[in-house]
Amino acid sequence: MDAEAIRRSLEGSGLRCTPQRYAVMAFLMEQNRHSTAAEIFEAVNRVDPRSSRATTYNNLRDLVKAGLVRDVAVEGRAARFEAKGMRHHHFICDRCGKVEDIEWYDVPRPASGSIGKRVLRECELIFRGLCTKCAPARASRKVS
Amino acid sequence: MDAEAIRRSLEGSGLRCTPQRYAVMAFLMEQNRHSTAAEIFEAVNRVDPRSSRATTYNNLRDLVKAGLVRDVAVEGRAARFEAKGMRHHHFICDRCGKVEDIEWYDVPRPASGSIGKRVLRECELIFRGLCTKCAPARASRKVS
DNA sequence: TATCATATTAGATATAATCTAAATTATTGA
DNA sequence: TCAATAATTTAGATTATATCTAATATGATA
Repeated sequence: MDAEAIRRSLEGSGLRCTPQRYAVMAFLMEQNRHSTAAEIFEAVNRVDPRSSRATTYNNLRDLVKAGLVRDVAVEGRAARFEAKGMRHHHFICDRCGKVEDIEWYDVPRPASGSIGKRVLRECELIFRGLCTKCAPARASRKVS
Repeated sequence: MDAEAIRRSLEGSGLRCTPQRYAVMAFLMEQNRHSTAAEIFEAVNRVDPRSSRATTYNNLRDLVKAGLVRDVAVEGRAARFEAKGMRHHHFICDRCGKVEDIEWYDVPRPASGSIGKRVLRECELIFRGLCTKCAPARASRKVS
């Protein structure tokens, strides 16, 4: 992962490249996953410098506001965050809550009557079901 | 709204038709909206008998589990609940968090390679942008 | 370097949701 | 009917998630 690229994307969005903010962004870009704030907080604190919980939340909020990170809400669970990269849809596991990417493909727009006077910014597909890990364990009740 | 129909749908799902549970279900069916647990709690308590917060949450969870109600997660806000009726997609307002229905239309499935060994249960479109109320107020920062 | 805006921090607070254990209500079956 | 059992409700405590506060530190710039 190119540290300069991360610095440039932060500064290009008007955000200072502080060690704590860099650590959050680098973690999200390296892990190509969807992590909760708690996971990110723990991860960035495995390396120096230490970052407080408030700073982790502040930085996540700033990164979302700057459009570099996306906040994915999951029913009954903590929000998950991902670096915005290639466009994609989402798969959410009913059983363990894991969020995974599904290759992007265009979706037909709704009839303009359905949209009315709303201002449409984006559209995303959410697929639900059981992830690869949970599918075989279907019968079981507990989440591993 | 037909009280007997509500009773039948509860009992058909193996749930007793208690006054508190009925009140939650009736509220969700009458209001064709997407309400937070707090709103539902307040609404069912405007009529007798009074229901506790825990009961409201318990009943919402049971209704979701029974497939009569849907839990819609919204980034940065409390979950919203809706009675499952006609199939539809969702529009979520970036500014005020309001969830609205968008007329259903079929969505092309992803390439089977993108799904892999996952078990697909359902697929929904999420549209984002500004709702009719918020669109004209775009420049303003505060939520009414 | 002095100034000033931005960022970080620990800990308090707020909000959303669940848990606990006791009491209540409904259902079943003798 | 009535005892036994199961489901439901309850107030209040607790947990989980997220934000706020006010003091301090840091970085940018003139």
